[in-house]
Amino acid sequence: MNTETIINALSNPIRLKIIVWLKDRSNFPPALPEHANEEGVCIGYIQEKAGLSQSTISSYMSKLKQAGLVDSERHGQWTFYRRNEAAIQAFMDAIATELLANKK
Amino acid sequence: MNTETIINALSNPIRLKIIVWLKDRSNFPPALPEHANEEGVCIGYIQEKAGLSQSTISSYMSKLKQAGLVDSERHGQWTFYRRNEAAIQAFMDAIATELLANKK
DNA sequence: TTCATATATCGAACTATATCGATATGCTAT
DNA sequence: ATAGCATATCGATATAGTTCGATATATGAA
Repeated sequence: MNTETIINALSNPIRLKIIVWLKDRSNFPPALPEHANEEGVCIGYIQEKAGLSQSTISSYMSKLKQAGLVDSERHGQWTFYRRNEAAIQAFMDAIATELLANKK
Repeated sequence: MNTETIINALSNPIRLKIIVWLKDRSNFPPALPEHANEEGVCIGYIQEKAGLSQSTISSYMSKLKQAGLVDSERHGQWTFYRRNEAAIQAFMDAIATELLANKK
């Protein structure tokens, strides 16, 4: 994904927080027993933590996904979101190369 | 300066480009002889390169300055802008710590 | 099939950002 | 003083982003 799209996705404070929260599963309530072996966090928990409406968080998550920062997987009625670590790392490398004077 | 303000300043593609352009003085026309020992680039050159109106670039530069990404110095009727390398580096460190899973 | 739950999409209202031209300020030279 | 530049600020308009509630879709259970 391109740098500009990603910066845009991260330029909203709640979306940025979501990416940070997702670093650590313990930022959210424990998964239900039947989801014990799913990776990621269901969107309901993210919504609850963010304190915004369900529709807002749904569209935020799809924006983060479009930017490549998260992946999602649907299991039954739940959608689980998790960070795309490789994409995040690649973005950090790209932005560092672009911005820092001593690089490139 | 805080991370959120900086991300916002960088979330405009022209502002981001300006910061990148300022890495290398040769992205701009040579300084006038009487400005030979000024650091930075006068805003007129930045405007010319960006191709936006003078007022737009002026406010972009003041936004970048407020975010701490550039410093400015006025000499006579000219204002010279240059990158604040320390601030840019500090921002990169902060955002890497915040975003990357293996940090902090 | 019908109901409840989780998530997604739609439409609207409000706020913020981008961007311009016009005007103001400040400096330099005449 | 005044005229001419470089830059800054102001006011306006258009576009984009935020955020919500309402509605749609998909799934699982009764």
